[in-house]
Amino acid sequence: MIKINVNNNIKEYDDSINGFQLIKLLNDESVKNSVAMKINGKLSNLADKIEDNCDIEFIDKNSQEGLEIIRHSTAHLMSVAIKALYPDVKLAIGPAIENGFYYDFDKDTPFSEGEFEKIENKMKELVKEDAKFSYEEMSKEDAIKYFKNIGEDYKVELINEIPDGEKITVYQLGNVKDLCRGPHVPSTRYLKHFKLTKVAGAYWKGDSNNKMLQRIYGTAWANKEDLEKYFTLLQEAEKRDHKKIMKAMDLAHFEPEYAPGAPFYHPKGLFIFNSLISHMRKKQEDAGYIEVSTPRIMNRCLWETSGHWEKYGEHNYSGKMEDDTQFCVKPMNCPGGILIYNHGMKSYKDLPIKMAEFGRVNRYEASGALNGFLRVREFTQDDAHIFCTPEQVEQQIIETTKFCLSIYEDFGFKDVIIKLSTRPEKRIGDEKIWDISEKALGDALHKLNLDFIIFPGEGAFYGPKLEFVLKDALGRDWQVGTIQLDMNLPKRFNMSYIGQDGEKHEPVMIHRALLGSIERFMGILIEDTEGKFPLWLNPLQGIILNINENVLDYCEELHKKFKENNFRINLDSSNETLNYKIRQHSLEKVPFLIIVGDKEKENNTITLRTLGSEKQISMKLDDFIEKLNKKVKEKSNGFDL
RNA sequence: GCCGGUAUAGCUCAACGGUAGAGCAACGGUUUUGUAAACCGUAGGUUGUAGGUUCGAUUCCUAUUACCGGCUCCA
Repeated sequence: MIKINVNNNIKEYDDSINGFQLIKLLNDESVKNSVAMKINGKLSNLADKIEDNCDIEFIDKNSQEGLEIIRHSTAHLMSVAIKALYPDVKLAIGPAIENGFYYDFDKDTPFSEGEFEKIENKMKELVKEDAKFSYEEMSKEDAIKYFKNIGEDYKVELINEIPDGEKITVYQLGNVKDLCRGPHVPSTRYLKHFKLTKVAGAYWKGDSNNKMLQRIYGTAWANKEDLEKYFTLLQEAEKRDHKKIMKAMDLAHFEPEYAPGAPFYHPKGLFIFNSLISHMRKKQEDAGYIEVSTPRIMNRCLWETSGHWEKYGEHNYSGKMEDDTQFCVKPMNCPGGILIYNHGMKSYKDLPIKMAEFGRVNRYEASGALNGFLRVREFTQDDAHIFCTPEQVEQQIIETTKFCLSIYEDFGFKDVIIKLSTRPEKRIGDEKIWDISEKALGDALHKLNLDFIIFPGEGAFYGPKLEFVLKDALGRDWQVGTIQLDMNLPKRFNMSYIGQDGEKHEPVMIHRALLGSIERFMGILIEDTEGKFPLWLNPLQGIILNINENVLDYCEELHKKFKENNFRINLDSSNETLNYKIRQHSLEKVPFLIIVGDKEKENNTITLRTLGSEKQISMKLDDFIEKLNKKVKEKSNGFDL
């Protein structure tokens, strides 16, 4: 007799039972769509036997865990199709990821997307056959022997990394056996809604020293509607691509032949760029920062001193003058700030010094790493260095983190992912100082009650860091802000302050950039707002459209008044139909279309059409100006008046 | 840097190996317009670059540069 607790509903059975049988016996709609189950919290296959008293939780195909199982199972399905079509291919790994899955294969000639149809058809065949997932347990030795024998070297390597004594499960689907922890869906008929999406190279174990494998990505869903919805969503996301919006709104462009990765700002783009800087400048001023500016080209020895030359030499723009001076275009602003700090004695009474610089830096990023405004070779940091005493560190980190999040909120970003990256393998500095620094960052986050994810080994070579991450339209992570503790530069640049004891002490240096790169932040902001920038940041707040030539004088009068009130509102007096003008300026994402015809001129009013709405609102000019002023002053999002 | 894809007019895209086309934008006219594209006309190209195959290359091949999607990287 076994007692099974399903959703607090205790059932008793005489004999052991598997998931399928249990579902049948329960005869309950809510478990009909299960793809797997949890036995006492442990994920298991539906075919697994339930032998003892336990809690059972069924995993619905639409739940997050259910989808992961479907996706991971679809990866297996793809691997079976691949093995059938290309028997010489070796299998690496095939996990579920957000929205889908991938599988890495070792194949002499790369896959191309043209082969997808063939692969998908093979997969569909297997779905029709309703092939079962089955598994067996093997000893480590037997597993190694088996996979060695069939030439699956990557599996052998993976098994070797499994601790001795641990159970090894080998799943079989069709005629392919694969090392896998499971669980899976019971059979392939659960895997109908998938599509292969792209092929890419990927290094074995994510290490660029290893062989590059062929990765095929796919997406998989519990039903047809969700699959279709996913592709619709992707299409929508493409419309928000900052590269497209930049073009449509005439913000900026690139000259790939002359300056790859370096933006050319057009007037409207520069306005946004400058506004972001003004905003930061004002906020930093209020927060007690001082602002400096340091040269963009300096002697290369500064970066040799800092240690960056050794680590990032080939990523620096540098050269030699006729007199043999070796210079470097700055890849970061730190040395400049340090030279200002070192200029003159500092007392403990001066600290903390919060020294900001909007510094334009150049880094020769790998060609394949460039990505519109999100990854560029020339960019501007809202950089600052906080020089403080060791006792001040925690307080400074807390303050800076709070400050950072408040900045994101100014732009309407509330979901910020915070990462704590700890000591990397290759690092400098005392282990004890690493301990203290990592703890300081973690403690600060705890005190602020913020959720964060720890990324072991991802810190900078000179110290741990907090990273603030926002997502682009396609859901990709981009680091914007960062707060880093530095235990390298103060020593290397011989920095000091005179303490209360009259002795020299080494200050602690905190690097921080909150928007990070103005360029990247702009890119993210464009994708987030779809180009509908809040009024305070919008380079063109409105445009006056005349319906006929008779009202031009009135339009010009309005235009002048807007100018006098410091609004960025233009007049489109071109000889075009109203329909045409409305379409053009709507596509340009101008917030307010101010329409003026005979009626308006006669009544001394304007008619408004707001971006994203078809409503027409008539009002007096002064009312509009008042409302607009309020919106701008409050820096509020949206265009509702 | 690595893997895959792409590169044609200012923009978005066509063109079986056989004289490179369309829409929009630009320019010149006509039109004076009431809420997402008025009408007519003109001009615009060494098909990213350099080689090769071919009687003939935008099309096939090689190299190269750039961009896009991944991987690696991101001080």
